[in-house]
Amino acid sequence: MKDRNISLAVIRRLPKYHRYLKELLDNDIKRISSKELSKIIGFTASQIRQDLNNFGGFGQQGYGYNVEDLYNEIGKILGLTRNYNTVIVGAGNLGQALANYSSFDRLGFNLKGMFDINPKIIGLTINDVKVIDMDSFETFVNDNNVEIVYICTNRDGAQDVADRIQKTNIKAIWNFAPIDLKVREDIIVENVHLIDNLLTLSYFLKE
Amino acid sequence: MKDRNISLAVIRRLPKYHRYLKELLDNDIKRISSKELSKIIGFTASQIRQDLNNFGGFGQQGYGYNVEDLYNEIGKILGLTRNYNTVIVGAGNLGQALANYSSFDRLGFNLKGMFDINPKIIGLTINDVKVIDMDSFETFVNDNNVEIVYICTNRDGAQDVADRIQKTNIKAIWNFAPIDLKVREDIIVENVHLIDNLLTLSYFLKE
DNA sequence: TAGATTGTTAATCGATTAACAATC
DNA sequence: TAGATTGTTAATCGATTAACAATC
Repeated sequence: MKDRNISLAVIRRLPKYHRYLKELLDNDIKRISSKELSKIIGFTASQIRQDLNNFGGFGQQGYGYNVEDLYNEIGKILGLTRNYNTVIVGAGNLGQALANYSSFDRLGFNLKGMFDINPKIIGLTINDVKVIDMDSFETFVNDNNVEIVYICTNRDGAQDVADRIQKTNIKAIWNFAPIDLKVREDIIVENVHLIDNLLTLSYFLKE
Repeated sequence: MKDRNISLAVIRRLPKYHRYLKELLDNDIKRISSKELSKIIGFTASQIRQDLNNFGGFGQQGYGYNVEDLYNEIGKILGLTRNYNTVIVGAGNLGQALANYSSFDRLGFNLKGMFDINPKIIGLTINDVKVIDMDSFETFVNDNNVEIVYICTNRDGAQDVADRIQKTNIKAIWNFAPIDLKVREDIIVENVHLIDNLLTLSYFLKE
């Protein structure tokens, strides 16, 4: 697995491969060619072969790809061979929604705690996970080997959380606040900017 | 505004311009050059000028861009000069979270109703919006000139909703289910594939 | 006017597609 | 073996960056 200098465009396609291969697997399909996969996933066969060959030769000439093997390989590339401890900061509606997503847990993202500053929310239990006072954030995440924080605060609280994260062993942030966080280079940030997404939709809608 | 053949890459940057210009506006900054904007937004000055010139010459040589004008122009391009009626299908945690987002309403996306098939949820009122039985979906959306549906069902229900949408006057779908919907060409679909996003994060985290 | 900065053309860079030899 | 399909190189296409004349 010679993954280096892989472009972001390729990486962002990987979860989609993973999703479609899972579906093929569930339908008991044993093998697939880049041409057949192209038809269902919507990438060109050429692109599929190029993408996969960034990580190794997973196919076999004249045969195609073994669905199960390829699914597992892509899972490995995506880091799904181990578990990750996570916490949510901001136990409002969105935080609670994420806490209830069972698919994250199934993929190995294990929610260890939720944090808030609102006394009315602190102490609640959501999907078996306690909402804790933000005061104990730093000790909790370090004691529990938490690697990923989902930031579900509002815009104004998000950078404060990011600042506190930088004093802990947290390695990655999944940010849902509508702001671009300023953090150290070595902290990974993935943004879900809902409003940006909605505005892209309205761009196309505005005939 | 000669917008045609604009690449998706450009369009997806527009909401970010909109967001940063709003911030400048809030800070009473009257004008900005592509060079200064480059520093705060992180795109090159050259790219900023190229992007904006896809839609018209909004700047002035020797001066830069008027922040307020540019903000308004980008708002226009993004379709923010009118309101859109919306509904949510799937009034679970995520649906409720979206219903409580005030920023969508502020931008002109007005939530008119929420739908579910669960009798325990039907009849609830969330942020002043009623949860209605999915049985009345088609009549409701047509009677209320609804243009956008947020799909917040699980994976399995999403395509069924999409199929029913195609028999109404709905023009766009904001899809949160982890599936690529099959719909007519003229229906606009924007996906928020949370799991894809999380897996991109774990790709980088898996050292 | 001189300085600054745009709008726009040209150059470069990167990503996608096409082609085909290798080989199962 | 013949047919199919990969892995990979080459060609094309598109997006980003650089450069600079136009002009405020």
